[in-house]
Amino acid sequence: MADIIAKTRRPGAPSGLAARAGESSCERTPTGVTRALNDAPLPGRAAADKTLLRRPIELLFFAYRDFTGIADRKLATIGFGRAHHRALYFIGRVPGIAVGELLDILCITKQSLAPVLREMLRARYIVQRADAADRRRRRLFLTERGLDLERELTRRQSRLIAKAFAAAGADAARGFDAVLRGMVGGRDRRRFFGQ
Amino acid sequence: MADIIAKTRRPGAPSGLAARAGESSCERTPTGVTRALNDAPLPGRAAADKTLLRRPIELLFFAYRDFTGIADRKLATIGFGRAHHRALYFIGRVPGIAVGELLDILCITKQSLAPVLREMLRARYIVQRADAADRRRRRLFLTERGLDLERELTRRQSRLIAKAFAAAGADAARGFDAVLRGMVGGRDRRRFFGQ
DNA sequence: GCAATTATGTCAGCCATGTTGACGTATTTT
DNA sequence: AAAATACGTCAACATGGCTGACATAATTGC
Repeated sequence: MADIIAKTRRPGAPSGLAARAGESSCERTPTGVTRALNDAPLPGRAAADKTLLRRPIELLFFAYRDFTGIADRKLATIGFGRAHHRALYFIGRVPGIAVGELLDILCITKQSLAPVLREMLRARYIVQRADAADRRRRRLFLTERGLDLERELTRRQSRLIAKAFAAAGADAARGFDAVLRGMVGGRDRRRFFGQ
Repeated sequence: MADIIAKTRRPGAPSGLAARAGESSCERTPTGVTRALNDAPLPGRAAADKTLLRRPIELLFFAYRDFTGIADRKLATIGFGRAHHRALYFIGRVPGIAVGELLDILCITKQSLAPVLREMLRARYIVQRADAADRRRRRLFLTERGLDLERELTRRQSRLIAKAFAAAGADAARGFDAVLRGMVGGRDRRRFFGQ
């Protein structure tokens, strides 16, 4: 499960309006998976397996899938994908961010980012302005339109998290924060989450 | 950020041994992103923005990236990707799972799964056996080899989570569980996490 | 002031992982 | 015997990554 929890998009499936609020919507047959799952002995050598944190691993997988799916469905309506969302989000988060800085946050190549920026520039979700001091650098900003989209997407994901926070309580929310923070590598933790 | 937090693989980059334990490893220039980030005013209309849960959204994005990256690096050494990991994981989790049931959990098409199963069958990580009662159904099992790989991957991800749990405390770990559980859609929650 | 470096963009080709649609085949159900 | 189910496969296509090579403008360093 590098991937357990990873998964890219599912372009076709929940594009339009499919999927009951927040769910994956890919039922096939009402076969006995559920039963099988609950009865399933953990794989192999029981002793060694006990230290494996399968429950949190699976929770991350499914929670992340639903978390991204909720924005993916909106993005699909305008022909954008996750790559657009990531760029849009961080341009909103760091107004005036330079292209190179954005690449550094996203950890992708400029060749991957290029078409994404190009489409969002063309569709007027973002604008570029040369840096006053160093005119080689292109600073990126959201337009009104971009701001609206970014906030709509962030709002959807916020609602899902807020619902979970409300159900689990404030203490749980703090625990959620602390654990995730501990999972983030030093560099990103330092620059995004302090200490 | 459907995607904030999504991101597929980065085949090239941290494939072999690159990346300092658990980190993303894609530094470019020591530009002022960090400063920019901390100083950045939240985007637009401050009032409306207050209800947006940007911190947990970003935590999920970066934590998930590191969580998957830790297994991706191992997978890359044998030419497998996340798709292989997902299938491998759930075949291990539900020994004897039928192909259709696996599709139902993964939410992908059989055409997407086919090459993944084929490669893992050929390389002897999994085996198929016809169901005794209904010989149309192909039940899938891990081989010794597959069990070893699955456990190595799960161990890596478990260690990352265990480290975060240890640092955050048992209460935080429970909160983490409760919040993620609240984020998982009803169907998957029911069949994987009870109630 | 000229050379080197930096920031960005672009073209071309490749790979992994998804999608659809159409069809084939064995097996079970009706 | 016919219909439905479970699975497999072929073909075409999209997304979003990657690499390498090269171009251009602006800044920095000697």
